[in-house]
Amino acid sequence: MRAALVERAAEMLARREPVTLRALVEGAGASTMAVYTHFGGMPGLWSAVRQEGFTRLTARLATVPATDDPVRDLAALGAAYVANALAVPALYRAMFDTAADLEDPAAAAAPFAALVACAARAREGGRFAADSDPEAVATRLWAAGHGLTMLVLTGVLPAESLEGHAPAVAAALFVAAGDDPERAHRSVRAGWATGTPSR
Amino acid sequence: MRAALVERAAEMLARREPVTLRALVEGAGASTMAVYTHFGGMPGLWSAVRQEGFTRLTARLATVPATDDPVRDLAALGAAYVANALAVPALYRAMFDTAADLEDPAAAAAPFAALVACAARAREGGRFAADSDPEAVATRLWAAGHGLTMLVLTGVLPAESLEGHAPAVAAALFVAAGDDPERAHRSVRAGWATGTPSR
DNA sequence: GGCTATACATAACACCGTCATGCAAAACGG
DNA sequence: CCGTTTTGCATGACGGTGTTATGTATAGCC
Repeated sequence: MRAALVERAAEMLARREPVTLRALVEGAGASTMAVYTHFGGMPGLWSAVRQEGFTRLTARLATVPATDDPVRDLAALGAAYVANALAVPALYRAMFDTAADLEDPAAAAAPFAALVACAARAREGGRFAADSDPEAVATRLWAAGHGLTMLVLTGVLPAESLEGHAPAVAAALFVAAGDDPERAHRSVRAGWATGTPSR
Repeated sequence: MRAALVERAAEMLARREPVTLRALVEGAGASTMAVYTHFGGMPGLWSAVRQEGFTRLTARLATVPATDDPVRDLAALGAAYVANALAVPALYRAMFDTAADLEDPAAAAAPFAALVACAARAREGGRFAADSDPEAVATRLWAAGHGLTMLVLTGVLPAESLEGHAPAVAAALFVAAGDDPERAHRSVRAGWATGTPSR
């Protein structure tokens, strides 16, 4: 029942239906108490839904293959991250509604950890400066991608601006981390195409 | 009455109280219908509140003086932008809840226009490349700042990360736009201190 | 087989946004 | 200056929301 409720909530989010307690349990053939026995209330349900969002994101990022070009891989991870957000926009927004009360905070940190590991590889491989901070690079890439994504999801920026700006910002950050500008742009172009689905 | 209601809603947001219709009108000595005559309902009230948020942001950015170093001014604008968001976090989040139904979209675009104008000055002054796109630079700076700010406001990142990452990202973007790395960092450092209030 | 504990249904509760109705005061036209 | 209209707001009710006290049936255990 637990999993069915979370899944149905995610479906309702994807279908842009308002996720209300009664509408949720009705379609699941349950009653309102099911949510309270399993999640302790709607906030608990939302925590589980956000957790599910991070789980799906982690799974999607895991499909990005690691090549011998870590900078390209960073761009590919960024593209996959953005693609996931665009695929399930309401779920993505719910994920970042608040950072509190996540059931498994470690699982939520997995996507970020993947970025950090990739940035560390770029440093060890000599692409980034020896004194560059992989965690800082990952944080900046993540924050920039998140901001761009959020502005698109809320309708402030048109969807096309993601294609145009995200790779440029990523390349700028990689150059700042020590990569050669020309190489950075090549790697980002290749990586972005890898992480972006079916075009 | 109109202005009083909007102001009170902003106060409640600042005080982290839930902005509910009845709690809103009670403190204002009005009845629920006041909101309906003036705003047509709660969504209309929220539109007005978001408009107020953009108005305050524009006013705050206007206090940033223009110097003969446009790159420094860009950083100062960014710092002021972030400072405003941290000063009224709930209002900032409400501003970007959705982009629809703003009463005066032009006023909401004013902060962005200030960034674009500054980036254009940097290009004319030779700091940015002659073929750089001021609107693109402004968009990328804005998106990165927005993402960093949102992650901090939602509690995903600690507040200190703003100080650490925002200037670094800004400098990276300016260098990508054509500025000299050393000069960019100097200007950003100076500008960030200018736009950050009282320290 | 009896006992306990867990999972769920029922139904009521307080609160939310909304709106039909009514009324008083301001604005207006003669 | 008085009657009419319009505007601004109070009252009260309605449906929908999350929550929870109460009852019940099913499963697991000794």
